[in-house]
Amino acid sequence: MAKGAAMESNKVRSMEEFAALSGISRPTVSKYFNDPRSVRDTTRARIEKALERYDYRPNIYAINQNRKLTKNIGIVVPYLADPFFAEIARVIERRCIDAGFWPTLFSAHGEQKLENDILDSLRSLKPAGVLLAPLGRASDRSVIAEFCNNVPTVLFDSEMEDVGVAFVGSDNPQFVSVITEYLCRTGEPPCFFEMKYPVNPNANKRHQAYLRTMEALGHEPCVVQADGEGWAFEEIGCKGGVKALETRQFATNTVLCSNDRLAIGFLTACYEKGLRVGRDANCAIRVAGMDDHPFSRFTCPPLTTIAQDYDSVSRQSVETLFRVIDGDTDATAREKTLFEGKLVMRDSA
Amino acid sequence: MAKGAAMESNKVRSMEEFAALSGISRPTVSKYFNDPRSVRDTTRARIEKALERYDYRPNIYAINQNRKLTKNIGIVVPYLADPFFAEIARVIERRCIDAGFWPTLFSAHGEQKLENDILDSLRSLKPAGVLLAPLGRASDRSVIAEFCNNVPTVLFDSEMEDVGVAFVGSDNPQFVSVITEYLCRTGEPPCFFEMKYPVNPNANKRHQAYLRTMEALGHEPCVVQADGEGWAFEEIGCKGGVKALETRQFATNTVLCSNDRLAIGFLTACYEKGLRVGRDANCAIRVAGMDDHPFSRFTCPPLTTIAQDYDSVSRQSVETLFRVIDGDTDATAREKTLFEGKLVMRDSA
DNA sequence: GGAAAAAGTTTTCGCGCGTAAATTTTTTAT
DNA sequence: ATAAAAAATTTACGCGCGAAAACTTTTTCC
Repeated sequence: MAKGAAMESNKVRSMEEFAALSGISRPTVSKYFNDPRSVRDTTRARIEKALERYDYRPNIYAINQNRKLTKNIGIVVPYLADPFFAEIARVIERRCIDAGFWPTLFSAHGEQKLENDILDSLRSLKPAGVLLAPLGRASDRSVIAEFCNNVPTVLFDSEMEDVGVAFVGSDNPQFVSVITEYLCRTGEPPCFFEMKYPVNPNANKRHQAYLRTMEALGHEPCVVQADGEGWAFEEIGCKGGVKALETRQFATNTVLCSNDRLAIGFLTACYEKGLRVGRDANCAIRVAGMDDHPFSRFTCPPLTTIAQDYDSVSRQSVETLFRVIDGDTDATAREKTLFEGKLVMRDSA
Repeated sequence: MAKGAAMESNKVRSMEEFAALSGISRPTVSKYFNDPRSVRDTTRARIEKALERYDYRPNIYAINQNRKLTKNIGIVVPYLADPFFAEIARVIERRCIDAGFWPTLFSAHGEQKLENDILDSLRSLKPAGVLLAPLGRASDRSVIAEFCNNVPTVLFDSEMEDVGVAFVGSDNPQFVSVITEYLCRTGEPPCFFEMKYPVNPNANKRHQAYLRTMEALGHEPCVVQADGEGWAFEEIGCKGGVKALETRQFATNTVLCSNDRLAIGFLTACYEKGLRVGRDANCAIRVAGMDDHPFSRFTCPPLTTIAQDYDSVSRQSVETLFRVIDGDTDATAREKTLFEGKLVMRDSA
């Protein structure tokens, strides 16, 4: 470590001490750490020169004790073992860091109690703001609403009407509309494969949109539901898929799955039943999903799907939160931003 | 919320105030929060009764300011978007919470700078201990070693000799030995498919073990390497797989992939090239992986692999750290625990 | 060059808690 | 019942910083 050579061995333990060593008064040093640009250039240079010589970092606990708001930002997702959330959390985290905040990542692991506990913990962290993707159906609405009354919170991915200062998510009906039209245009109209007890409201919106789109196109809808609860979507999609295939519940040779993880499980079911998936003439069934899950490119065959706009959702979520934190936002109106998805044509449909 | 009804509307802002309201002295209340069992039963009951009536929680910043060590525990993984790490982090996190600690999850997102920054931040959190899965090859060894000198750190998954108080991981040679023997016993001996520039030392150990096992069994080894760097293993496995298949680099009809994510990509490559994967007579190639990645059950065909003992690794990591924190450990010897994997026979090999 | 504005300094207070020492009260043991 | 031990209380100090007020120095501008 090149730094070690130049660094004094005695570590500085307080701002008082560091201020003396750098020849600047403590309040000015304090100002510097709150915002380096708030001090004169020459002063900043002297402080930063001292920082190179001495290994000093302000005590974050002492800092935050006297702040009403910290620079912390909470990021809460329902299930981090789902690569979709891992991916979006990654992007959001990065944006927060770049903006000078301290993001902390939490996962409710699919459990209501844990989600409540996380919000409880977050309160004592005095965060400047929170980005929250609720569990959905399993969430305790009153707990979340109460939390949002006290902490500026932007909801994302899973909508909860009138809760939080804003919502950022995807335009689920548009997703369904685009892919359903595509499937109808290129072959038999799709059946809709979904979980009987979906975890979040997006599933319901997709269900409704499927019915509307099919009606608009003049086709008879066919909904097939898989049993099972929780976040093991692939497992549910596989078992439910096998069952549905065996009992011939699909009216056509095309299956639109409510999301990619369910589709991944359903592809396994098709494999088990010896059904060749794809749009070629020698294939028995077409399968499509929604979300463009990180692994969807690598299924066999690769999954045709609707790509969520990860980047826009994460950027908009963070930017909205920052605007609220900075106070320049219309407090009366709750913002709601939905991003459209793009059709990703691969080999499965 | 039933709690809301009984709770007084005026929130208690300090321990001083809460102590007065509950009729107990502040130092005793302080003792209670540090360890509820350290006060008399009757006293504890009175405090807890007051806790039900008033909404008070100690200010964590004020608490931690005056502690040399906090109840925080840092969990650092190299890449959270890899479901393997998401899963193991989930289990570790849970164990820490159950033991009364405050785990905080960090991901280096595959970047050395971020890993260094995380360790830097962790220092100011004054954690009681850290569970660290290093990036591996991309890690800055000196930075990590220096960190481990100051903070009790248990390494897991990716070994870094002589760094940290202990290492917990998998017995990679055993993994390779078991699956290689299985493959040889049931068909042609396997070729070994790996990344040319693997991210962590496990890959090298597996490589060496493959050579040794093949030699012991009297077979000619055949190693095929895929180009590409970083954590997009599936992508690398797919592209490298297509290339290797086109140039006929595999000497036998059996491919052992260095890990499951690489195997998932390789399966996609096989699909693209029209190769039927499996152990049936009508299959062209057998493919196996290692780790038992959460998605390996749902590939087409489902992937034969060696299951990492997630549960044991996470439990042992956490228990070791707790022992070190409690001080009852032999400071002279660095512990090293390796867990064996179990063969998971599915349809791919 | 002079005055206003900006930046820096000095002084002082307080946050909410940990912690230690000395004292008092309660519990346990003899 | 009495002594000893354990628990609780009182008192007091300090942690490392934010923040405000009053003052001094430096910069900016005409």
